[in-house]
Amino acid sequence: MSLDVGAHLKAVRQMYGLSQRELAKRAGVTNGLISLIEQNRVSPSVSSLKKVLDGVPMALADFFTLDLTGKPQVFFPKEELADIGTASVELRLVAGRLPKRSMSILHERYAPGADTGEEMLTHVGEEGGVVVRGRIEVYVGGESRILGAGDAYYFRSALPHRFRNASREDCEIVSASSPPTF
Amino acid sequence: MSLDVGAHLKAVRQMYGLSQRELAKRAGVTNGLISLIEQNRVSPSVSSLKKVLDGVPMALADFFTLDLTGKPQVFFPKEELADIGTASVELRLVAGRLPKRSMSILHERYAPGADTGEEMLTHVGEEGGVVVRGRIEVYVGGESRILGAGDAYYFRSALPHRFRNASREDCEIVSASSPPTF
DNA sequence: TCAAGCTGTTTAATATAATAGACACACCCT
DNA sequence: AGGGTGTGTCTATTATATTAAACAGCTTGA
Repeated sequence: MSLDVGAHLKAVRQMYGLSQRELAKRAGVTNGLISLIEQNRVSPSVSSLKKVLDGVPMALADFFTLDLTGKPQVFFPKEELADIGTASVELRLVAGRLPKRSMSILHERYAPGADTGEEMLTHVGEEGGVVVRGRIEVYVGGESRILGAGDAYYFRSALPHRFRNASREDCEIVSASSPPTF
Repeated sequence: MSLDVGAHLKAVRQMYGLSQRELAKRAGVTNGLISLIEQNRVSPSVSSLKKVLDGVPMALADFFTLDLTGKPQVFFPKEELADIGTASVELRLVAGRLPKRSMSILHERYAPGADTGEEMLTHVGEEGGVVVRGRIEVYVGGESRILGAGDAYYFRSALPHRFRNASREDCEIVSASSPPTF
């Protein structure tokens, strides 16, 4: 079980794209404290750790339950997509290894410069998709990747995420979310 | 989500039948600290809270995940046993409301003074049983009850437990455990 | 090149957690 | 009644967490 509270907090903070000062302001503590905690130079009281996590926000139970190791696969390069389609309809299965997939499909198109917003999205369920045309930058849980036509993504929607088309062309995505948010 | 660390720790400690001093000795802290924590007069650092929980032992994640409210029924008086037997074989169903029961049966007999030991038992799975003859004292999760013929018990084996025959007669129990530990 | 604004880190002062030990109460035993 | 052992609580001291503010490094723009 993870005793490295510092690294744990740092990972969580970066997952949400927050600086030490931003988090400190939201939590009502000083940035110095967060720095010291992340370096494991102090062991925070549970009251102050709770204040910090409230700024994320995240529950204490989730913080200690969260498993940083062995995070499930998020990005699926074109080569890793299994084709389960027919002659008339091509169906390339995304995240074929993951069980219990049940979702509703969307066809999205992002104009040049389009953005889901500076505030990261987080909601219940899972979502995934395939880039059909163009290029798009996908942020998920602190990582980002520029996906091109044929590439795909799949992740739990609780991870903070964001889509941004930084290219000069339109971008089309076939996406799915479960449970349906639209 | 429970912020009442003090009451939470007290409940856990009593579940394991430990005094403040016993727990303090095992954890390598002072009894005074545990007293102060349980009164919420201090907010322990996660390092010291971990030391305390190591003395139980219990993981930090479990401590914050543990739900004290709505604990499932443990004791089933004779009247609450559903008879699902036939004319030739009487089967009284224990914990009929609880789903997913799958276990192996044992027929136990406790001599006067017999005891499973001062150290509480804890293991994986679930266990339950019926007192067939005599009387026996059953400790489960900090509670204790003297059960007589016809009475029954059912609980998750992770809860610390102990059986003791404080009477002058033999005691027979029909018990079941899952997964089978013998 | 300088100022502004961001990043994370460090230090001295202060608030708080943790210790050691005493205290009060209850129970049991002779 | 007295002494022994258990319980949880409290107080003065020490150790540590937390703050406020300064520091150093990096990037952006005038």
